[in-house]
Amino acid sequence: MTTLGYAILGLLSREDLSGYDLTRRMAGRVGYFWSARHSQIYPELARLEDGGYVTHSVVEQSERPDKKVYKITAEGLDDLKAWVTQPPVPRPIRDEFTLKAYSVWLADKEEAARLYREEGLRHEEQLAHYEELRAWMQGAWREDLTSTDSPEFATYATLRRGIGYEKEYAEWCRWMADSIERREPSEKRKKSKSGKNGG
Amino acid sequence: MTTLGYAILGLLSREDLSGYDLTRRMAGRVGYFWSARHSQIYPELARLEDGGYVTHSVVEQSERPDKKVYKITAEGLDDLKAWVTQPPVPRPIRDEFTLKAYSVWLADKEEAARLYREEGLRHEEQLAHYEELRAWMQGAWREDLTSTDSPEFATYATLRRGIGYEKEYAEWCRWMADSIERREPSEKRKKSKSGKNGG
DNA sequence: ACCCGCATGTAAGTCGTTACATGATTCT
DNA sequence: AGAATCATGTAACGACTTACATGCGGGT
Repeated sequence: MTTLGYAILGLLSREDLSGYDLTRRMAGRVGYFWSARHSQIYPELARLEDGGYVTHSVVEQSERPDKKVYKITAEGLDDLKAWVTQPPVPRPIRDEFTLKAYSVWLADKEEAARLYREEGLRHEEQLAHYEELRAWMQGAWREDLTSTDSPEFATYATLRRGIGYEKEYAEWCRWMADSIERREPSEKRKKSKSGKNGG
Repeated sequence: MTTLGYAILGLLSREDLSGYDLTRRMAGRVGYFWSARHSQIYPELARLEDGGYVTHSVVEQSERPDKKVYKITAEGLDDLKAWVTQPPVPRPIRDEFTLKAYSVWLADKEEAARLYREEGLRHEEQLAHYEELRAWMQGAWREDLTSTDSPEFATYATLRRGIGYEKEYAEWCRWMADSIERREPSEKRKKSKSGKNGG
């Protein structure tokens, strides 16, 4: 079973969905850390059905084209459960943007500073979006978030990771831009542990 | 030109290297955010040479097999420079471990807590290793790190990103494990902004 | 003799992206 | 008539992984 398969099962464990619905959720990032196109999803659904992890039923619609709605099976759910706590083989991180930093010493200063300012903004925007979602979740799901066995908690947990990830990335971009512009890194309300930061 | 091509050029812009040497550096993560196997590197070197980005010369060795040492060309360096400040097309992040969190509500509590504790340790170990490297760099490269146009600064910059990444990941793992074990998240010497954290 | 480190390649297969392809229904 | 959304697929290609393959020289 592929990781994509488990991503799909993760969504189907919450609600029955068509390939089209799955595609929309996968575009908006499953738990913010996986994604796929419809061209990958449809064949994978066929494989999942072949393996007995999902079943489908055709739902006839009058105002739209008919659709196949997929449902996770008991075996699918068992497999998903077992996968969740199995430590994944560590795969190397590939981040083209950070790789660029490795050659930033060759770059024009002004262009480089602009690059990091802009990338920083992108991450701050994503962060702002995530923070809105968090505020909404904390309001709408107050009770659900107290137990870790609710799907709401799991969604919230991945969102937390997204928030941390974007925050850290944005901070690093600011530090890069500040360094390139030869300012003291902007220490916006940050920790002040021992003072030997900055390079 | 592929991203791997630029990763290789990034290394060759610092020193001439053989395919074997490149492989070792790519295993230890170029700037900690890219990696490749020798089976990908050798053909890529051939393509780079074909495109005029690198040249090679055979170095005869008496105590070891001969080797091809690659050198970046002026065109290669120009291309690398231009690439550095070009904003990359944003690729979706894929992180199987975080994806698992999206289905953690289905998991056995004890197993899940163990998973997050262990993954947290892995990130803390990586962080500790990075911090050692940082300490060493700050000692050995004191002057070089004051100017952003030194390769040492660029190496240090990607290391900073690695440190932030691992720190954030480890913190999230701790928060997950604590949540699953129903403790108040362990706020080890952390920021105390407004107090409405915790899910 | 055998294994290890150095050194360089090729082949098969998987995963993912982009593009190709079709068709229903609704709105303008 | 044409565009937009819903809906489901296939094909070609590129990137990456795993495995296959070979050969030198040094140490045990």
